[in-house]
Parts: sequence; structure tokens; C-alpha cells
Amino acid sequence: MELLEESGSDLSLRAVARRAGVSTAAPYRHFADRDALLSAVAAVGYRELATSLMRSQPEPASIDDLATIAVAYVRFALDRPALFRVMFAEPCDPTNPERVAAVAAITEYLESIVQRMAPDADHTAMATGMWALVHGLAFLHLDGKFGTTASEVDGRVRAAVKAVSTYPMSS
Amino acid sequence: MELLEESGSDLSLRAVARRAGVSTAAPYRHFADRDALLSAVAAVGYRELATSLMRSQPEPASIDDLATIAVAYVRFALDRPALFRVMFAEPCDPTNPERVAAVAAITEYLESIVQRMAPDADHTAMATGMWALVHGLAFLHLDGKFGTTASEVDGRVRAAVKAVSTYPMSS
DNA sequence: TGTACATCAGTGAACGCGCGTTCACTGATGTAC
DNA sequence: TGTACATCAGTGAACGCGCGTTCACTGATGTAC
Repeated sequence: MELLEESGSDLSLRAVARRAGVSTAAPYRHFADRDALLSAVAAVGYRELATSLMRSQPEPASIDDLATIAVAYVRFALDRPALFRVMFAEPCDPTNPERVAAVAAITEYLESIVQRMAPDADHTAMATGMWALVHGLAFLHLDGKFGTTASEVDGRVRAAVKAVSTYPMSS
Repeated sequence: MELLEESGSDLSLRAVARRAGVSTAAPYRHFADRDALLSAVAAVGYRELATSLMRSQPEPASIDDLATIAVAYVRFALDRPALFRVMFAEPCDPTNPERVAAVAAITEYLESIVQRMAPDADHTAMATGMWALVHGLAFLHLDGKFGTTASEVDGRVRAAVKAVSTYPMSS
């Protein structure tokens, strides 16, 4: 995790071993192969993401609260870009139970929010949409597709979430 | 481009040369280095993405039309995952003018839609939100974070876009 | 019409690199009797 | 209390790989006179 946070580049078994002050082959005592390591790291990442979202707003009740959660999500991605990429851009082993459970936890959290805030909506569809919204904001900022400086990010995320959640489109 | 569509993996100069039936060093006649090639490929990708979005709905007038555009965006990502990743996940040279222009074109297209469909909204914020929504849907599907089979994707995307665009959240 | 020259895409060999993975091994620790 | 054994994290050397990039070079094409 330390390595991911400072280097930002791809995670290699050799680099992990170096960082641990250990020989090249030592990681194989603990992980079957590179994919297994990456899956494990991703699982930890998911748990931390879920934790920081829930901590940012345990019981969101307004669109402002929703925007706060969105900001927490984007912050997570921006603060720990390499970890975020491992979590989402690597073709992680879909059979890793920890990973599956962590994704399910995030989905459930989102659905519970939707259920409370928009009781008439299709919960699943709405939760999917909200996740996609914050995820897209995270990735687009991460990849610099908006010409946004770091200090503007929060405001931009809040504004986007509020705009989308507030104005129904005509017809 | 052919290479990206069939191999799905990283694009290397050597692989490109092989595919072109040419020696390892030949690409350096045309591109300064690997990043330059990637930037050029990304620029072409942006243009093609913009084209297929506009073709899917030149003058969107309803939420259904909006959902159609979203489906086109996600389809692009799913049909050409490696290209999509080069466009968005690689740290592309931000000074490449073609790339900047292509991103601007997509932004403008989205803003014009928003302007027509939600004239009261903050256009920039709303366009940001819409882009993030479809982009998030694309990436989450691409990375298999929903347990969705290929045939369900369209329906799921439509439902998510409609849900988010239709129901305003309570305060 | 013929000759000299510039241009330029492509060649092929080489460089040094970091990588994932395997192998037979060492050495410390704990446990059974 | 002492001895034999199993466990297991870690070693270090080696394998073969594909990569980005550089180099001096060739050979075809077009152009100027």
C-alpha cells in the first residue's frame, strides 16, 4: 500500500519485495502469483473506500449530504490514485470473495441511501446511476479530463451532483 | 487500432511495428516515442467516440434520447475496451492539441444537450454530471463491477440514466 | 535525356532494463516424545 | 531435560521474456540542372 501511494506506477512483485526488504522470491510464500497480490490489495482498498464513504456521511439525508459522499469518493481516488486504479482498472479475479463482498457492501450502502432519499425510484437503477456518477467524476478528474486544479475539485463535484440530482430533465 | 481491438492488452511500439510488418525501429520515423503514438491513437479514438455519440442522437429531445446516447457511450467502451483505456486511463500528453480539441468537442456536445433539455440548470455542472454518469457506467461495466451479462447492459444503462434524470431527490 | 543529389521510410543488430516465476537451499522456531 | 523432527519465511541465483530506444546503414523515389 505504501508503495502504491508513493510511486503511483504499476505494482510489481519485485518492487513489493524490495520495499519489504526481502528477496525477489519471498512474496511467493504469501501469494500464489501477481494477480493474487493485486486482488488482495484491491480488497483492502475496497474496504477502506467503503469506510471513508460511510464515515463522511453515516446517515445522509439531503442532497448536500449526497454531495459530501461524492466528494469523499473523488478524494479517495485523487489521494490514492494508484490504489484506485488497481481496484478498478485491473482485471481483478472475480472469484476473490473479499473483493466481491466489498463491492456488494458499497452497492448496499448506496441502495440504502437511495431508498431513503428517493423512495419512489427504481432503487437498483438509481443506485447504479449514483455510483456511476461519482465513479465517473473520480476517473475524469483523475485523468485530468477537466482542466481542474486540485482546489476546484470539491466545488465541481458538489455542483455536478447537485445539478444532476436536482433538476429533472424535461419530458 | 486493429491491434488494440483484437489484443486488448497494452500497446507497445514493438507490437505495432510487428503488426505493420516492419522493423522495430521503423515507428520512430513517424512518432517521437511511445507516448506520442499513444496520444495520436487517443486523439483518433476521441474523434470516433464523438462521431458515434452524435450519430446515435443528433438532436436529443427526451430522456429516452439521452439514454440512447448513454448506451452508445457504453457500447463504444465495451466494443473497444483497449482503445477506451488508452483514451482515458493512460496519462496522455495534455498538450496534444488534437486531443484537447476532441475533449472540448464532447464537452460542447453535452452542454448543448443540457441547454436544450434543462434550461434552468447550471449548464457546466450538469454537463459534467452527465459525462461522469455515462463515463462511470462505461467503466464500471468494462471492469465487470456489476454482474451484468452483455445482453443486459443496454437495459441497465437506460434504466440508470432514466432513474437519475427523472426523480429529483427529496431536499 | 541523363546525371548528381537530397529525402526519407525502413533495416537489423545491439544496449540495458525490469519483470514474473522457478529452484534447491538455509536457518530459525516450535512441538512431540 | 534433551533430542528428533516438521514447519515455513526467506535466500540468491538463474531462466526467458518483451520492452523502449539508439545506431549506422540501405535503397528507393523524386527533383534540379
